[in-house]
Amino acid sequence: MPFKPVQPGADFPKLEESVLDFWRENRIYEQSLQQRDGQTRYVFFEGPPTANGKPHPGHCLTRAIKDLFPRYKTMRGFFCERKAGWDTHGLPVEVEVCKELGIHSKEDIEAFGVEPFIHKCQQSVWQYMQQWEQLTERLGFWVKLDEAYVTYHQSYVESVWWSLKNLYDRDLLYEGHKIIWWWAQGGTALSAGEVGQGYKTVKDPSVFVLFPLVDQTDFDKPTSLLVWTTTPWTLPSNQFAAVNESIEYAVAYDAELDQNVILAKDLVESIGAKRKRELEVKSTFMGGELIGKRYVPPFDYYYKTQGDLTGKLKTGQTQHRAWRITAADFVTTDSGTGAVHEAPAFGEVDYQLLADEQARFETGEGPELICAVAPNGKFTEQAPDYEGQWVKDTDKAISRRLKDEGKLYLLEQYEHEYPFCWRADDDPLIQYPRRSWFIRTTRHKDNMLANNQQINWLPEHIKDGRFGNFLESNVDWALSRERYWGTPLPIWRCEETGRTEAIGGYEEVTSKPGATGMEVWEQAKAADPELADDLKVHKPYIDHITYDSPFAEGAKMKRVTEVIDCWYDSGAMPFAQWGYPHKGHEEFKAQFPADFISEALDQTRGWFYSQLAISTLLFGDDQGGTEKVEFPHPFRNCIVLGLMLGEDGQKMSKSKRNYREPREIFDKYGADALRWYFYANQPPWTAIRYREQTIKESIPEFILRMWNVYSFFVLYANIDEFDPASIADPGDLTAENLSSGEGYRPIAERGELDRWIISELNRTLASVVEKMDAYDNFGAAGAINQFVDVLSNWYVRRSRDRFWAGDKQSPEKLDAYWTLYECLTSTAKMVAPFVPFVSEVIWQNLTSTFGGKTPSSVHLCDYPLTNDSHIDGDLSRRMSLLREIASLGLSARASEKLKVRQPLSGVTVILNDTTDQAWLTEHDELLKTELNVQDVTYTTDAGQYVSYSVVPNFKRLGPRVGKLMPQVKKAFGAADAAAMMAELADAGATSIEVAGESISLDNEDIEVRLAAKEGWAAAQGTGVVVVLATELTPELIRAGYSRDLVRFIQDHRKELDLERTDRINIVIATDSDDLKQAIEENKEYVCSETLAVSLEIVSMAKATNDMIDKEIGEHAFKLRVTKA
RNA sequence: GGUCGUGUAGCUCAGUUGGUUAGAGCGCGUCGCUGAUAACGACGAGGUCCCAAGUUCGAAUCUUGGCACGACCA
Repeated sequence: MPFKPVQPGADFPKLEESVLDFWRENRIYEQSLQQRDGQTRYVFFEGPPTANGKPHPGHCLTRAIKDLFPRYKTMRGFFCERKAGWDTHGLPVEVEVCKELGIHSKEDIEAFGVEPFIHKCQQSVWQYMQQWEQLTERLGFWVKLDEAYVTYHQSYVESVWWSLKNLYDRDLLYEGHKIIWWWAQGGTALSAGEVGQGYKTVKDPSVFVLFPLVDQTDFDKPTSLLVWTTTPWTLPSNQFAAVNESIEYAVAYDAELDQNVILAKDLVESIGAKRKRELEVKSTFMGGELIGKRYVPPFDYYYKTQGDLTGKLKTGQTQHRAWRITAADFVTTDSGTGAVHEAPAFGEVDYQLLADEQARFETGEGPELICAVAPNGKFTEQAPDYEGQWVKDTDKAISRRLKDEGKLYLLEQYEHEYPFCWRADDDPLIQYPRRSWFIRTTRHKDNMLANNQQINWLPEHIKDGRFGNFLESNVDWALSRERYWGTPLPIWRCEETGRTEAIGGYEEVTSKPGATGMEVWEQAKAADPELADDLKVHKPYIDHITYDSPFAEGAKMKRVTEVIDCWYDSGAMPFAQWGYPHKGHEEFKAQFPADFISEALDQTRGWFYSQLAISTLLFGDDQGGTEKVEFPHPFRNCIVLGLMLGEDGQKMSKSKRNYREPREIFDKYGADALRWYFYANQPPWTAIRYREQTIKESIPEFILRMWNVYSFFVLYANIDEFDPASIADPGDLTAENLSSGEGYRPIAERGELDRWIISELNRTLASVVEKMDAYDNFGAAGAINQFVDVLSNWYVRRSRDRFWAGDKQSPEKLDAYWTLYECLTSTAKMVAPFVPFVSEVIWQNLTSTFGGKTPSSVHLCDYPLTNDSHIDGDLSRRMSLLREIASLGLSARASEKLKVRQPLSGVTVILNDTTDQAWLTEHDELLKTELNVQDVTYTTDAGQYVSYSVVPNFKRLGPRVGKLMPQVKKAFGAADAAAMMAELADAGATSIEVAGESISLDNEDIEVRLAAKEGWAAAQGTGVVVVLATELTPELIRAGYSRDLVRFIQDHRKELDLERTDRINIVIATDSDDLKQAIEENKEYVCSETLAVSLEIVSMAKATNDMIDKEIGEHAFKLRVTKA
């Protein structure tokens, strides 16, 4: 047998395991690379996942997409190396370790000891490594795991250092303040994610405070700006009041106080109502007029010494540094007064306002940040009245004092969401300024925007939508973290002068004059030789290294204590994965930028940004960058994957268990099923509902259907001993390779059906390649699916009798084999990147007969190319028309309740476009079999069956007649369709009267519609009507009986467990003359269908006990089948 | 509150540049086929294309507004 027999119900997960073994043992991935060595590179970057969490279904999607395109491109001839990577630093790792140790705060970590803590972090990173590697392999994601880059490795860290030094030296890395959410009791900052977890609804005081204006000359009464805040404790640190320039404000007179207040005009009434009095509007003006006016703040702790300080503006003028009214467009009239108190120390936007103010002044002349609160959340000596008190506890006292001093206009309770610490949920967080290191990304915003424009984003709206918007509102990157497990910030500071410098590598710092402290690492290593050498560039070891300060005689340089944001690590991956520039020059040059990356939407502000920012700053700057590189970099094409949801459409959650573990999916359905589900069910960027049911359906809908065609082929090829081994040079089994096979006839010489399916194959190949080149896996999968469907449901279905035919060497039969063989081998190659396992199994069995002359793996083949000469558009169109006719015939049968087994004398087909009629007539046989009719007639003169109507071709006539269209439509409805058609046929043109105008029409302007008339067994399609002859003659009925009989015999053969090739003897006992006649008339047919060598008819009286009772219609009979 | 996305059949989702019969799969119903057979096929029912207004001869598709959901950011 040329092919290994195929089990119809395949166990795909089991097959996949054996394919994995084959790949591993034969190093197929490595071979697929070697084979392309020297070819054009297709560069892929792996976005590093963190291995300290379990992989979940979302990671399967990412990895499935990441695998698809490199596999495809490799088959297309590109050289595509795939280096794995792991993201290993950051707070999540520390939190994991803290959990394990049962500790929380930084103090706890310090008490535990930074050194053992770091050791634990480094181990914890690999906690789920094995699971990740298993998942990666099981899914069929080909990536070089054993050469993975790891962000904590020394070479990686040193690469990062090099880049940071580069930025530092170009004044792109600086120290400043950052307002962060601060857990005062715990003494630590919280990440955005942590803050998000801790929101609670609380009531806070909402105070309306009078800020008297310094310059009262324009007013007849004492006048104050009415300012609003919900954090009274920040008032002692007030520096500005902000209004919106484009809001209208009013001076309103409060008769009870005999004072004026200034507030947003729209709020005068509502605030008056709250104080239960009417405020009299004296004048109104735009907010812009208030800008620059000075006021007296409610607390004078700073004001009394600094209130009169002025500074020099960059314009040359002089202005008071603080306690002025400034403009801010975040001020609204939604709540409050339209005037907002600004304490820049305690709010991010407020701090930005201060920064903007500072920028207006000459260096050193502007306002300094004021902060009367210590990091522990208690007031400092700067606010002596409250010194030592927890800020949130002073809200009441402050309100009371303001009231006593007549500065409080109104006090309310205000309900809102406020963040608390997720680890201590009674502790409210406060926004608080910390020293921090920043990357000056804003300086290169334009470059980043320009770079972004060159990237091909999928979906496209990311470019100018989410990502573009994010870049537009770029702020400097707050890089440093006051944590432990991360890439140490390579900045050393002079302990005497405070001056700093950046270091670009380990060697660099240890070879500095007077460098000491390296022995701390050496001792640790000596004590525990198991320690990873990479740890020496980490805390605490690196912190011990000091050297002589170049800035002050006798002083030492010490490293700053911070580590960096781990997003920087991952964003540095394009060069750091190679250790560039300390090593890996060639690799970096050859593999930058990437042709393709893909991650989920949440990476917009993560990896997508960090890569683009770092790359643009380092390599895109023509003023001082190391080298000018054309945009885009570091990636050209990026598929942004949608978020994955659980079974219930909710976010996937471990605790809700609303999703199946990937492993379970692999075991039950296999990796191919999961992959196909990801590729073929929706474009990858839509939110994907991860449903077991849908994954399961990939099997019958695609994989099994393809498998059934394959198993059908193998079954009959083995029976008929069809063996392609005669091909001299099988190669990749391209169409050309196949042509030297024994019994192979050129496609053009084969029957219509064969030519058609080969045409469909080539059309599909063209479409798949076009779509895959455009990163449209969904479209490509759709085309593939359609092809496999027609292959199975039309080609094989309609060709079955050829496979069953007796003569093994008949050209028609061989054509069928060669055609199906080509379809299957091409399909295996075509689907290989999508479903790498099942395609491998099919390929290997279909090529095993060549004894190693073909590639041992489908993944070592070239992607199949389209053979344009085999595409026949006319044939395609005609065949689909033929299929429509068949479908309509079946529909008509169904509505008349005439089962297909009952032969009918004929169908009449009426086409409104007769172009293809001649062709169709030649293919009556197909229709006859499919519809079980004896005759097929085409007619044009079909007035008795159908009525014609005409409708305008809107697309064509619309632009021409414009507004007249509705009337044209009406006129068409009223027109005599037959007459118009006749005129068109005669003269090639006709016309229609509309609104007194004659509109001339040609063939294209008119669509003819057919409708079946009542009283016929007919079905209508868009341009075709099929009418059944429903009259049943006795002959037809008897022919129907014979088909029933065949079915009974076949059933019985199966019950007897006969081989498909076994011959049989049949004995039938009946007293029905009709039945006897039916059998006699169709004896030859019955025998050939059932492989009977004899068929004997006897009377019931002669029946024996071993015969079984059956009935056809009302005719009873007995049946015996025996093996001949 | 801002930005972006989504809203189409019972469910999961397609729908190419606006063109008058809006599709697929699953599920459901009816039937068929019986040498691919623990498969397979056909046919059918099922839709105010979220709502409203606008542009247009014509809107699921374009514009604006609203509603709902989701994500990100405040």
